[in-house]
Amino acid sequence: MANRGEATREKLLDAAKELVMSKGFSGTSIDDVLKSTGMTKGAFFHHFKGKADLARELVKRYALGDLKMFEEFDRQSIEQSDDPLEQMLIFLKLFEKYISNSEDPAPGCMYAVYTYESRQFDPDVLDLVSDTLRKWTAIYVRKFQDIMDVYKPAIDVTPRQLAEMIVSVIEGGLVLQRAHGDTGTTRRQSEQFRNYLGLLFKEPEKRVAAE
Amino acid sequence: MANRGEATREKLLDAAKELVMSKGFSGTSIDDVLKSTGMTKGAFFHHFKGKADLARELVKRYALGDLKMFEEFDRQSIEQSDDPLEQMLIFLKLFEKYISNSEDPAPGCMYAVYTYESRQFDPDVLDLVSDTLRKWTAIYVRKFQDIMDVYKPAIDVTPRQLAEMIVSVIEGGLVLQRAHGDTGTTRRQSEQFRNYLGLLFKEPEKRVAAE
DNA sequence: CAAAACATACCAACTGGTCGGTATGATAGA
DNA sequence: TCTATCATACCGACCAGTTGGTATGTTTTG
Repeated sequence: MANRGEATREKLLDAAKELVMSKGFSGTSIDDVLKSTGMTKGAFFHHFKGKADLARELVKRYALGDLKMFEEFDRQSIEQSDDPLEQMLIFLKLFEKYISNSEDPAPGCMYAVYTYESRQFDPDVLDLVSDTLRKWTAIYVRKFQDIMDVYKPAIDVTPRQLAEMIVSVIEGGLVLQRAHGDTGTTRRQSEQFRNYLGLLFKEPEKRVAAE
Repeated sequence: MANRGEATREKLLDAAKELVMSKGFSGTSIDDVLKSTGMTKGAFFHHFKGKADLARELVKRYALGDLKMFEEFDRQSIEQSDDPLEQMLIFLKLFEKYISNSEDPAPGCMYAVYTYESRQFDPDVLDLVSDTLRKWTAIYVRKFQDIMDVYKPAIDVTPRQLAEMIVSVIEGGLVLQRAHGDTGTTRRQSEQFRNYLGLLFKEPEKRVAAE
């Protein structure tokens, strides 16, 4: 079994993720992770160079899973409509469904954990967080650009502004969701953002390209 | 000098706030606070029962300052306009000005720190956070109710939804602001929310009360 | 067998917290 | 006014437990 080690590594990362999400990174000791997995120090330090390395691998894996989910929602939205605005709305609805039905009542965002304990992490790990969030924003920028190639917004907004807002709205929703233990908060924020989009791109008067 | 002790206490809380904001609560040791203030263990434990007590006093003070700022902005907005919608817009602009000119490039929110390290705190401290956020929301609810007593929204929204959104938008903005070290992020989120309000309450057709 | 995968024992530094003591000043009685 | 009494504010050595990390194994797998 070539992947026995890999399985152990995954088990450690899974446990670490859960602990870090509920106690923070500094609040989570290596012993905590070991206790919850039944592993020992030897196993841990075989797979990770140290706690800083765990932090790095943790966000890396989180970002990967994140992107995977995104791509799945994106695929489904494109499948269900040809219109870029409708695609965006479908995308958001898929996200809302996901975040509401989450088994975890207070899912939260790993990036937020890292930014609120920033002095605990190596600069390159923080850059990784910032870059990942930027990547997310960039993807949304393209999507809103596609929308604005067809729809004229009711007021003057840029694709970047809207892209930044959807990321921000979700982050904020997750904070409140955790604070109140209310599983619907993030969904409601996404709904409001859809409302905003609805008002912005109300008129179906398609803008024909000048060329 | 009756307030000699009070000054020390404030110094400890100031230092603790700064450290907790950049390293998290678990990441901040009592020794850290003492090192940064030049105080000793004796001083600390004279003023606080323990670290949990520090946590409690820290949010209490934060919430107080928070509310004070709010009331000041509220006062100014009422002073500058009689219209509830305009008041809200002025209020948001004041907040934007404040958060952009903040001396701290990554201000962040104490409540978010606590919610993302929730397992580190006593339940009553977490309740304090939740209640404070709820109080904020309730204040906004009243404000939006005042607006909707006069303006008819373009689509069906409740004051509560809008109130929750402004809190969430700000929280999310602060997360991104910290993550990227970009002082303008939160301001831009507030601006977008003003855009949303502008579209929602576009038509000045005042709704006359039935009575 | 060699390498990977894990276990165990251990360490120095740090953790929150305790405790006996001191410096300072207010109060009040003689 | 001198002094005994008392409370606040603070000091710093010390403690038991925990921290991240290492050194040295033993087991498992290809």
